[in-house]
Order: sequence, then structure tokens, then C-alpha cells
Amino acid sequence: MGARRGLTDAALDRASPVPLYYQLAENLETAIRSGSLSSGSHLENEIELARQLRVSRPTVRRAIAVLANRGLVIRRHGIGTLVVPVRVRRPVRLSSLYDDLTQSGQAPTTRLLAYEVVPAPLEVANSLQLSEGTRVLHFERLRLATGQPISLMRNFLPLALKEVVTEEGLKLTGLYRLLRHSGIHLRLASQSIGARSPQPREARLLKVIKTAPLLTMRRISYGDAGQPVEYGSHVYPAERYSFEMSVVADSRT
Amino acid sequence: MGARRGLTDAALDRASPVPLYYQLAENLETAIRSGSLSSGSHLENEIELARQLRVSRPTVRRAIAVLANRGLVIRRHGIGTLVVPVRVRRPVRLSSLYDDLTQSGQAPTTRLLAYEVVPAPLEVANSLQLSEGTRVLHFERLRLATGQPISLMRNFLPLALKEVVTEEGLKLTGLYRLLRHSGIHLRLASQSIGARSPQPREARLLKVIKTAPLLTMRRISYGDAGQPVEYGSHVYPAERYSFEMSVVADSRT
DNA sequence: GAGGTCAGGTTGTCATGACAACTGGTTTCT
DNA sequence: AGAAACCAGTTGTCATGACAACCTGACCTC
Repeated sequence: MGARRGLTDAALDRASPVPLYYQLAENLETAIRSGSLSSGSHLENEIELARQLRVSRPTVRRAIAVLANRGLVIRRHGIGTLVVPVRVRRPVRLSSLYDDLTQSGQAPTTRLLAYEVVPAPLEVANSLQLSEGTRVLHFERLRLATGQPISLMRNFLPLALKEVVTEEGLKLTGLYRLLRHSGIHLRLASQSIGARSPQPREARLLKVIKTAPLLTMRRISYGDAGQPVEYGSHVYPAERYSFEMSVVADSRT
Repeated sequence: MGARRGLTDAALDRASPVPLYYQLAENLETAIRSGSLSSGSHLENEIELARQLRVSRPTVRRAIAVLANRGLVIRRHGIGTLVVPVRVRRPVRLSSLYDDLTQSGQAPTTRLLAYEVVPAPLEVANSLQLSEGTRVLHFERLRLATGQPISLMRNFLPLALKEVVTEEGLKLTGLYRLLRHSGIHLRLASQSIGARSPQPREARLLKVIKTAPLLTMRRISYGDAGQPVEYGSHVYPAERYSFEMSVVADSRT
């Protein structure tokens, strides 16, 4: 069966700094998303895959583990690895609205409504592990996609990040991208999603009537060392926004 | 330093069917949650840990990987592994409302409003990968905690599961628990969280005024083999409910 | 004193090898 | 014909070994 190829098309580059298992995972993911690995079908078994690609079986296993974590494949003991049935699955990944929008092809624009240094309110101080009243950077942005407002975002950051998160930077790109380009990688976040009615100002900015429900998200993000980096309190008009996520159960449960 | 012990207290059992790496992960997790591994502190390094516990380093690494996925520790190349600063972190785990409530000590009660076999509406049929009009099991439940309604849940399941998910079972316990006890393990779900205003009937059942926003969750769950098991469409009064989750970024991003 | 350099310690990656556990189908026995 | 036993194929677990990449702190140099 000569049509079985397709995985080896994008060969692995041993000279690359990107680990082999990760290259392989990416190749497999694109193969799945492009449809050349049809959904529901078996993946080649691990031993064979390892032989074809000239890597060890642990490397193959680790690549497949990445896909399993992303919910793209399901491993079954004694059976094999199956490609999950087609379905739009937004990753649970720690992503930002800006990234989500650009990836889906829309060009988001941002209006910076405020950019200032203020004493931290109690909840913000607790979240960022500062004492109340410590000066923090605060800004507020209105995000629009295809002309329509889809999010009003308020953020608080430790003052030290004022150099990194500049007023000009925020007008041009997203917060997470600014942080990432400065070497600050977010590793962990705890977030809370709820809903409430809009305040008058929010209704006006988001262009919704005052009884239209808003989705709310509060998020605290932590950096490499576990230090809190960002406190965000965002609202979205529910009629124009929803959270999509795929959830993977612990393999052992 | 004799106080360094504490990990080896709960020794590993090589005879147990539970994998070593998982036993170790659980021991470490309880050590962290109980506070005997103070937050912010370094974990013993992998090589030393392996030596003390008489296991190989890959086994230790795998155990730590489990904890890292759960957001309990952060690994830093060249530095070590740090225990994440204390913080309440609800797992992103594929959990059910019933489990959440019982674990937090509240005793949920359920009123079964409907239990019937109906032709599948279009969206349900698509989600469960059936053709429109196929007969499916449908039921509707009102969940109460401490006397107050907190969720109105509508579910659709393939008819084959009627034997497993019985009318009596639903009155006694949660849906996921019923499935689990029958050997059906959910592995994957895609869900969507939004908000909207209540319909009159919903407002009445949930005891909220008609302008109070509702949180909505639509979830499709998949079983071991990737087959769709459940379509759920749930609403929650936003004033009494919110979704908490912790999100872990891909290590490589 | 300030800066760069180097060494030590740590996690990250990868290979090889072996056996266990599970599944599904086939074969064999009753 | 039915049920039990077996077997081939697959993923799951674990060990050992080696080197790379990275960070920190100490040392040395200027």
C-alpha cells in the first residue's frame, strides 16, 4: 500500500532546535487537520512509526501523548491509536482573544480607553500578591472585530512591567504577545467565567441594550516562576461571543 | 537533614496494579496539598528522588509531569521543580456538576422533570452522529443545592444507553456517575459556554426574574472509543453559579 | 568594583531493551 | 453450536545510559 505515506512527507530535522517528538506531533496534527489522516482511522502503530521515521519508540509515544492531550487522538490499550472524529475543537490552551481572532482570520482592532498607574484595589492586590494600595499599572481596552465591539477588557499588572507593556504597544498588538516578545511566558492561569447585566457605561461601549447579558471572565495569569503577572477582568456581549473549549479527562480516572 | 523525608513515608508498592509513576504522583500531590511540601519550595531533584525511591529517572519525570499538567508544580529548565504558590485551583478536569457539589460538601438534590424517548432534533442528531429523527433518550433535570435551584439540565443520549441511565438512577445520583459505574468512561468533551436571558419557563423553574442573565453550557462528551455519548444543554442562574478553571499552557509555546 | 567567564547542578531530549496488560479474533474443545 | 482457551498485535510501564541545554553563583580578569 503505497498511499500509506504522507507522514514522512514533512521529514524530521535532527539539526533543528525543536525536539523531534514535537516536530512529529506537529506533523501529525497538520496531517489530521488537513484530513490526510481521516478521522476515525487507526494511526500506524508505534513500533512501525518509529521504524519508518528512524526514531525510538519513546519519542513516538511522546509525540502521540501531545496529540492525546490536545484531544486529537484517543489511545486504546490493546487496540491502537484512533483519530478523533472530526469536530471543531478549540484548544483549552492558554490563549488570548487577540490570538484567537487573528488565527481565525479576523483582524481585531483595539481602542485604548485608559492607561495609568493606580493604587491596587483589594482584590487586585490579593490576586497579584501585593499589599493593598501598591501602585500597579492599569489599562482598559475595547476590542473590535469586523467593526463590532466584542470585548471590554480591564487589566492590572505589576508596575515593573510598565516598560514592557507600553501604551504604544497596546495600541498595536495584544497583551500576551507583548509579554511573550519580552521573554515572559505565561504558564498557568486560573479563570472564572460568569455572566451579569451590563452597567450603563458598558452597555454604551459594547453597543448592547441594558438587559442584554454579558459574559464575564476574570483571569489571573502566572509566569515561569509562578509569580502573578496579570489580573484581567473582561466582559463580552453574550450575543456575539462564547467560550469554546475541549476538555480531556485524565487518562487514569 | 533528617526532616527531608516525608515523601518516602507513603512507600511505593511494586506489587500494586497502579503504576509506579502514578503512585508517586499521588504521594507528591497529597504532600503538596497537605502542606508538607511548602509552596514555592524546590522539589528534590529528579536524580536524587529516583535514587531515594529506587525507581528510574523517567518514572520520576513522568510523575512530575502529571503534577505539572495539573498545575501543581512548575518545572524550570536548569533550575528545578517548584511547588506552585498556594491558590485555589479547580481542575479543568472533565467533571460533572454533581461531583463538584458533593466534593465541596453540599448535598445536591435532583428533580427529574422529564424522561422520554424522542426523535432527535437536528443539532442533537449531528452532535451524536445520528441521522435526524433517530430516536434518542431525552431527559430534563433540575438540580438544587441547599434548597436553591442552580441548574436546569437537558440531555440527549443514544437510545442504547436507556438500560444504563434509568429513571430511578437519575433520581438518585448524577449522570456521569451512572455512566462510570457501567464501565463507560468519558475521555473527551467539547463544550461551549455562553449567556442569554431566560425563557419564561426557565425563569420560573430557576426562580429568577426574567431579566437575570443565565449562563449556558452546551457539551458533547465522547467515550473510550471516541463515540459520542451525551449531548447536554444546561443553564445556570449567573448570580448563583460560575465556572472556575485553571489552564496550563503547553510547555512549548 | 564591574564585568565577563566558567563550572556545577538541574531539567530536557533521545536511544535501546524488556516485559506486562489488554483486545479481538481464531481455534479448539466440549 | 456454544463456550472456553489460545494467540497475535498493540499500547502501557519501567530500567539504564548518555548527552544537550539552561540557569545560577562563584571566580577571575580588567
